[in-house]
Amino acid sequence: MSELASFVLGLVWQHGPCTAYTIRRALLDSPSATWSGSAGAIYPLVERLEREGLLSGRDLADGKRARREFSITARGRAALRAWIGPPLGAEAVTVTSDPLRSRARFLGLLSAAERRAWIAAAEAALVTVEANVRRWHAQYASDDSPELALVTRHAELELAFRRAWLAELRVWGSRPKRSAR
Amino acid sequence: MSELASFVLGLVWQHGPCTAYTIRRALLDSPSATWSGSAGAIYPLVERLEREGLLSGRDLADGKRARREFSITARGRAALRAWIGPPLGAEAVTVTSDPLRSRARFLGLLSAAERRAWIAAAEAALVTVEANVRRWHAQYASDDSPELALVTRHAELELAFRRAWLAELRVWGSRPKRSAR
DNA sequence: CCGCTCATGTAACTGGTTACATGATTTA
DNA sequence: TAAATCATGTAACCAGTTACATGAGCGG
Repeated sequence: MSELASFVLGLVWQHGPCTAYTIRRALLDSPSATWSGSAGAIYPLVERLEREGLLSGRDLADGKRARREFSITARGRAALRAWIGPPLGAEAVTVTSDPLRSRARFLGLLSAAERRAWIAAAEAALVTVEANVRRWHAQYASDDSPELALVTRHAELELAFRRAWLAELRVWGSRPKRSAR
Repeated sequence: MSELASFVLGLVWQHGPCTAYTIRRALLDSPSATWSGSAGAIYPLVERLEREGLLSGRDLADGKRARREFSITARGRAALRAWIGPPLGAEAVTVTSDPLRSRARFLGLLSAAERRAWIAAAEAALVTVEANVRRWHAQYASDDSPELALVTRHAELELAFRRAWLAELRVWGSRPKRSAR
């Protein structure tokens, strides 16, 4: 079970019976770039989860379009439960991956002025991310799901931490350029 | 150019002339799980980067084993420079992906007691991560690279933030279990 | 009724992974 | 010198991606 598969299972549990597109929508709207929510990922995935008995599907006969609605099964809940932990799998015990950190690692390639510009750009990027999170939060606020608050709060704290780190970087970055390699 | 390809370019720039295995080692030792540093990823990648003229390789004739050492070229530096930004690509403007957050989203599936156990496990996981970061830092401390400090500091701040978030979660988590779906 | 977006898919590709093979080098 | 590990690869696989196809429903 991949992270995506488990996460999708969770979404179905949380949302209740829904179509593959509902899942896609949740991923498409998410401010996280972890998964694209591409059709090519989701439709085959829910089919597989149904074959494995973790989701159960039933056809809806409302409109003329073929629609299939999925619910989580008892086995699906058990799988979700196992994924959440405890115990936490090794893949959950790691520092997160931050594209700003990856890039900052090589700031020595830039001149001091360029570094200042980079940090300014990174700060601007965080402002954009913040706006995305807010928009997302507002869009789903009516769902009355308490999980929303938890995720949004995570984003808030994360943005604060990354800003603080960038501020420290600004001090660090005002030193002379490193010699070429 | 994928994130991995750019990052590898950066490592070669930072380290100076080195073999594919040096790159692998850096990824294998990293406390981040973003890339595994698998041979199947790295050897074909550096070959490609050489074909594209971003790295230049030369055979070493020291031992009996075939060894090839790679340096970054001017074009490689330009590509690295473009990747770092500014401007920052869209893939850099995102909230990070946190497996603990992904799982926490579905804590409603658990009883209050189970949630407490989960949070304790998550805190323990962060302690492990912290130890990994420290070990990594100590191992590379002799490199006298100022970038090390920047990355380690990022990890420190990140761990602090995730701990703070878990502490808030602990309060949130002491509410009654949500009804099954 | 025409065009646009919604919704459900499929096909081809790709950037990684795990697992394996092989010979060099080091260590007990 | 035997066993372990280092170092360089290759092969098969896989979980995602982008791009495309198709028809439903809906707003002008």
